[in-house]
Amino acid sequence: MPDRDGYPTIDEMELGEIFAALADPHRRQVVFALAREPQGGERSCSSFDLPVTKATRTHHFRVLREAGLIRQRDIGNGRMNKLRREELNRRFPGLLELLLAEKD
Amino acid sequence: MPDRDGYPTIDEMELGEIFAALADPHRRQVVFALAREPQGGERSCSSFDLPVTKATRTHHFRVLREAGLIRQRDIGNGRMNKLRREELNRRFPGLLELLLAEKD
DNA sequence: TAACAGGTACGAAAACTATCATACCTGACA
DNA sequence: TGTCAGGTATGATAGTTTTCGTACCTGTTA
Repeated sequence: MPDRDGYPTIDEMELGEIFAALADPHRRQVVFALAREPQGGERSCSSFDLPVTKATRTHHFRVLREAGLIRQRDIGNGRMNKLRREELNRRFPGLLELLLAEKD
Repeated sequence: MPDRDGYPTIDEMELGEIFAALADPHRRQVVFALAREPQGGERSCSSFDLPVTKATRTHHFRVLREAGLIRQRDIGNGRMNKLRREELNRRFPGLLELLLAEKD
């Protein structure tokens, strides 16, 4: 079962879901940006330059969260996002490097 | 432009397409099996135990081919499939290891 | 308090995907 | 030659995904 906060645990993360989440260019852009943040770096949902409405943005962040890629935390009236870096490196070693190697 | 045979060249391979291709469990099963073959190993389309009709099977192999994951070669009245291992390792180092680490 | 900005929830439309049935083509082989 | 097995092409259907508009909630700030 998921975390008490609704996040998948490491063991619940599925490669299929991760790949599906990362197949979308907007979501890949978000994860790419988060992966370049310094350790523990966070960014608000609105700080990513996604060319979609905020309803759609909410949708994409949900997909990322449910796949296990990010953690979200409410702060003020915004929501901060952090890559689940340690856990991802443990569960899917090489995944983030793969993403970071992508040249835009 | 693609290869003269319709395959994407290394530079044309796109991470998004690769991820989309590998998001499907049937296709992941095929690539997983091919990745465990010895170097240069080939297998016919029908040798994978996919619980779908042959029309659907054709569809999945097309997706894998167009993403750049496999090469196909006609032999007799069948079609053999080979992982584009070298090229994938060059273009997306770590990808195949990621797949092979998946525990079923 | 009122206005605003960041997010979510819900419902709908459009696009895409997986699947199948059917018809067809092509080698192998009896 | 005829039959069969492996594949492809096409068209249909069901399900999923992306997207948006709208309504709404909640902190912040003037």
